[in-house]
Amino acid sequence: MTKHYPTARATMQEVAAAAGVSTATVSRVLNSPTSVSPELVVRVETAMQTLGYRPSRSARTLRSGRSLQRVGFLVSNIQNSFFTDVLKGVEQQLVARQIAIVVGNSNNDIGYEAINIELMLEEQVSGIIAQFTSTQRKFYQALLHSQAPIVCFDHVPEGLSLDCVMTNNRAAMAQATRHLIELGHRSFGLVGGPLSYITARERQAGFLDALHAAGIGDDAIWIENGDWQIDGSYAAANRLLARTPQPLALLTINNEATIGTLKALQERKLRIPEEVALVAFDEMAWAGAYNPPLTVVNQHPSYQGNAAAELLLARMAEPGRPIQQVVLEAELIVRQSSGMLVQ
Amino acid sequence: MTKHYPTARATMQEVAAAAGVSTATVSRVLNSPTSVSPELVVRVETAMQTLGYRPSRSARTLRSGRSLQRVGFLVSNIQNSFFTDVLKGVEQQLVARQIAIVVGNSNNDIGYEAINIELMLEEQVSGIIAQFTSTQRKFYQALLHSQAPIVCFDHVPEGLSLDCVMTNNRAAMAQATRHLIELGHRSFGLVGGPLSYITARERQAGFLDALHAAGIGDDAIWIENGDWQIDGSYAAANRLLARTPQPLALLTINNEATIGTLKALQERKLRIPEEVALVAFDEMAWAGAYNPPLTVVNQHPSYQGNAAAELLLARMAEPGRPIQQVVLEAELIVRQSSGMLVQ
DNA sequence: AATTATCCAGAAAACGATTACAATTACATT
DNA sequence: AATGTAATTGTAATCGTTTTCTGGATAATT
Repeated sequence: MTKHYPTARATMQEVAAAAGVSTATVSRVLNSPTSVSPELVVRVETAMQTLGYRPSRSARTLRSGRSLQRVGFLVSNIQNSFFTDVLKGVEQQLVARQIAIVVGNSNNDIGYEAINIELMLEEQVSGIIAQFTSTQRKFYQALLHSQAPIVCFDHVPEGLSLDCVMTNNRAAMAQATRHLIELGHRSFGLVGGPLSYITARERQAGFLDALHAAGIGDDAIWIENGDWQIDGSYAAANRLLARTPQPLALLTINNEATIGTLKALQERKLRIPEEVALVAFDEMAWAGAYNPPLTVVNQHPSYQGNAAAELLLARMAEPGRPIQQVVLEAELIVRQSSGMLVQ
Repeated sequence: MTKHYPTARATMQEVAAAAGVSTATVSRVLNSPTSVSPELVVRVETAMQTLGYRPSRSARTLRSGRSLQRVGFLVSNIQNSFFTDVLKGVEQQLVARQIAIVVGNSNNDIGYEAINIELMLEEQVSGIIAQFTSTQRKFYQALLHSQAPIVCFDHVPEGLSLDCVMTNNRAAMAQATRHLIELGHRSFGLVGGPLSYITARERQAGFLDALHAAGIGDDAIWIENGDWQIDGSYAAANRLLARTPQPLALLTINNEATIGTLKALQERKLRIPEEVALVAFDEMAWAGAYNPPLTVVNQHPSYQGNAAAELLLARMAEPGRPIQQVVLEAELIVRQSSGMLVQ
C-alpha cells in the first residue's frame, strides 16, 4: 500500500469534483468544519487525502486580504548568535501556528535593510519582528505608514512608540559590575557600544550606577566604545588596554564586543582573570568552554523571541490594543573569567 | 515637500486609472518595460510613485503560476553558526534579485522538519535550499514528489540525486590530520559524528587516510563519535580523553563538536596544545580569540551559500538541466591550538 | 396544518495581478 | 492610394481561494 503522491498540485476544484460537492463546501471544511455536516466533512477530507491537496496560500491571501500566515524577521546581522537565538524562540511560537517566517538580514547596512523591508511589505507579511539597524526614525517612515504590525526587540528607534521586548539593560549591567566590585576588583573598563543606541547608553549607565554606588572614583573608570561588532570592539579594547593599568576588571557590551576584546587580550597575552577579569554581556554557546570559562550576562534570547512572537500575534489580532513593552531581567552566570574571591 | 504615504495599499487598477491606461499596460511596465512606449512608462511610473503602489505578490504568484520570488532555507539548527554563515551567502545572492527567504529550522527534529517542509510547500516556494536533518530518503518522499527544485548542502540523503554543494570533506580532514602529523604528534583522536551521515564517514575516512599514509599504527588512533551537537560531542570527547594517553592530537568533526570537546578539555584542565593539540573543523568567529587561538578547517560557508543560491536559480530557470554537484576545497587556517614545531 | 426559524450547501462574485487575443495605430512597401 | 507588417495598447479570461447571497430542506413554533 504505497502512498499516492500527485505530480501536479491538486486544486480545490478537483477536490470538490472528487468529493461531489462545491468548492464552497471544501473551503468550509478547511476553515470552519463545524458548519458542514460530518458526512461531507469526511468525504471532502478523504478526497483531499487521496489527491494530496495542499491549499494555495497565494490564493488564500489574495482572496481573504488578511495573511495571518507570514511574518517577517529582520535583523542587522544574521550571523550574530544573539539574533539567531531570538529567531529560534520566534520559530517555536510561529511554526506551530503554521506561520512562515521570512528573514531579512541588513548586514548592518541601512540600504540593505531598506531593500529587505520593501521585500517584506511586498510579500505582504502580516507583521514584522525587527531588530532595527538604525536608531533614526527617518529610515522607518515607509514601514510605519504601511500599517504593518511591528514588534521590536533589542532597541526601539528614537521617538517611535512600538511594541517591544527588551532586557532591563541598566539593571543587568549594574548587576554584572557589582559582581566585579564584590570580587574585590578596583579598576574598571567598559568596551561599550555606540551611544546613539539607547541600549548602549543604558548598559553604560548601569555600569556607572554600580561603580558610583560603590564609591569608585572616576580615575578608576575607563570607557571605550566600539560599534557592536567584532572589529570595532577589538579596536576599542586595544585603546582601552593601552592606557589602562592592570589588574583591570572589564565588561563588554555584547557578544561581538566580547570576541573583539578576547582577541585583544589574547594578542597582548594578558591572563584572565589574573591580569584582566572579564564579564561578558550575552551568553554564547562556547562561553562555558572558553579558557577560562566566561562569566556572562544572559539575556535569555530565545525567551525574548517567544515574547516577541506573542506580542506580534496579539497586535495582529487586535490592532487597537495599547502599545506594550516587555522588559526581561537578565541573569548573571558566574563562571571563572570574573575572578574568584578565594584564589 | 513631504512624501506621500498612502494609508491603504493601492492596486494596479488605481494606478491604471491614475495614469489613464489599462491594467495590462501597467503590468507590462512592471514586467517588460521595453514593450511599452517611453511616454507611457513615465506616466505609469509617476502614477505608481504618487500612489505608493506596491504589487501584490499573492496576486502575481497566483496568476503567473511561477513564484520566482520565494525560496525556502531549511536547516537542522538555526543556532549553528555554520548554517547562518551559509544563510548569509544565500541572502547576498537572493535579496539583490528581490527573492524572499523563508527559513525553516527543524531543531534536529524530523517531525518539525516535516512541518517546515509542508509550510514551505504551502508557501509555494519556488525552490528550497536544504541541509536535511536526516539521511533517510523516506522522510523526503513528499518533498521530492512536489517537484520543487531543491539544492542540498552539507550532505545529501542516501540514494537521492539532487543538486548539492559540499566541502571536499575527505581531503579537508586529511589535510588537517597531515598538519598534525607534520607537527610531530604521535597519537591521534577524532571526535566524530554519526556514521549514518556520509559527511561524517568522509571526514573520518580523511582522518584515517592521512594517518595510514604516514604509517601511524591503529594503536595510536582513537575515535569516538558524537551526534554533531555540543552535548553528544562533549560525551564523546570525555570517553576519548578517559581512555587516551597524553599528549594527544585531537580533531573535531564540526563546530559544535569543537565546543563540546573544548568544554571537556577545560574541565579536565588539559592544556592546549601542550597536552592535547587540536584542529577544529569549521571556522568560528571566536576561533582566533580562543585561548589559545584555534587552528581550524574553514569550509567557506558563505561562499557555499552563494553557490547553493546560484545552483538553485539555475535549476529553477531550467528544470531539465543535469544534476550538478559543487565541491569546494576547504582551507586550513593554522593558529596555535595545533601546536608548534618550534616551541 | 400553517408559518417561521434554522441549517446546510451551492452559485457566483470577488481578490489583484498576468497574458492570450483582439484591436488600433503608425509606418513601410508596392 | 492601397495594402501589409510591426509595434502598441486594450479587453477580458483566468489563477485558486473565500465569502456573500440565495434557495431548499428540515425542525420548531404557534
